Amino acid sequence: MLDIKLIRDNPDLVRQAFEKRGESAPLDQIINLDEQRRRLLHEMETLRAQRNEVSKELGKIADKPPQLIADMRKLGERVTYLEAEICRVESELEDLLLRLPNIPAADVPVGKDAQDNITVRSRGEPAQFSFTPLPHWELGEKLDIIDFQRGAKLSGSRFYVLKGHGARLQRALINFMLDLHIKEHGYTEIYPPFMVKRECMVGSSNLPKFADNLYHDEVDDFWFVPTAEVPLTNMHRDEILPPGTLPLYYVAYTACFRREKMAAGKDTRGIKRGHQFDKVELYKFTEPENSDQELDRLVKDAEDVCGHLGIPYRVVQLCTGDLGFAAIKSFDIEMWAPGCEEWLEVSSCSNCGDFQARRANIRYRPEPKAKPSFLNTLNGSGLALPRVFIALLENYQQADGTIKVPEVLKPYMGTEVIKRS
RNA sequence: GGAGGGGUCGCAUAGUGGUCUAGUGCGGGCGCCUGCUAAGCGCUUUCCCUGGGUAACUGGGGACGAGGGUUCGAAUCCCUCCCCCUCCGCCA
Repeated sequence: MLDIKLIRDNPDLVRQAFEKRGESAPLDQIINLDEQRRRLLHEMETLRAQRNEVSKELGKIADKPPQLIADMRKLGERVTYLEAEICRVESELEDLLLRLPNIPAADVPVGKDAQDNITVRSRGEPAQFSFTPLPHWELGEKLDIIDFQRGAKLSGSRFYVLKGHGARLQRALINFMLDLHIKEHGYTEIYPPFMVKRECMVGSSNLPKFADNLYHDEVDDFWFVPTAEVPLTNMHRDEILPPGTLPLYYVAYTACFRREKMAAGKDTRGIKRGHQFDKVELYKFTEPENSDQELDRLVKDAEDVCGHLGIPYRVVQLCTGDLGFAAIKSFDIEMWAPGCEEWLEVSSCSNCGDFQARRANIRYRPEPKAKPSFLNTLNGSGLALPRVFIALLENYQQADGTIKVPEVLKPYMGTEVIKRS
């Protein structure tokens, strides 16, 4: 959420920022509601002050003047009316504010869509094959480690079952990534709930705007997490962190659930895009002045997974038009998959500034005695499992159809080669 | 799911309609005293909204788990919900 004071004082600055994103926003309506709100508030508070004073006097007198009580009753009615009006105006205002995206950082390249994103670096050479590399869905079926038919039998399209070495590989990747971030990058491991309350979704900015993408339990109003970013953001909701607490680095594994109302036919083959997938998520709470450099380090931490696995990848900076709703600046990491011949997005690392902190009311105290202020939040996949799974199968496939296990995964896999058992 | 108990300032507690501007103790901060330490003494201790001021600051309103209600006036009375504890039931 943006600071209403920023909109009030610099509407043009905000308008220009949204233009860079290719979005427009009802700023005039917002400013108008904000004025209404403050006008009503002023009247109500004046009346309340008056009532407080009179009530105090009444408390001291034994014989209450009936006329005065009648006056106060009338005043009370006006206050009740104003309260209702303020409540109405505020909820209208809040609903509009919650739907405004964040303002891109000044150094984000301006662009229209993904075409205008900028590749900032590439690492690793694409493997050379003496044969035609197969896509992972063929490898998975041949090796009997991915079962698409039974996935569909159990849960419908966009679900699959991992079996034998496939299931083991999934678990190996999760453990490897968690261990790497805990031991080498200084993150604290968190195991959060996979279902959260509505206000958590508002805090992370998945609600109200993106309700369509979420699974929701109507009976108890539980929301299934589309990413561990949601529970991690809300770890410190409504808290004031004492001086010296920041920065906080969290890493969490969760399953992720997304409705994905994609056009039929797109990304339907294989395990690239499902309704349920696994992800290891990196999350940081930082002081505002450090968040930019913390983003760079976050990207490096995520890249490190690619490096250890020995899979070629590139880092892409998103342009203003492709930036996510809450982000002020983002980098994607894409792994090369030689079978399906595609750059696969395995991570998206974002600095959200104080956007989520405002929504979730997460503050910190810079110094003892200092006033609390909003901290900055950053998130990034470290990494998303299915895509890494794909890249790994496709990059490490051998002429005989087996998969070589990368060095770092051997202790987790208990085997050097994935083959049909 | 059932029965009972509870949720008040960082922590612990008091407060059953106006004297609460939420008290007291502990912890924290500042000062005094002291050869030093301890003890003692004094002062101080939240957050949000809104107005005034460059600012230190200051006027007003609000917050006692959350939301409603009764009342001139609610921590206190009424209703709904949430969370925690104890016991019972059920269960991986």
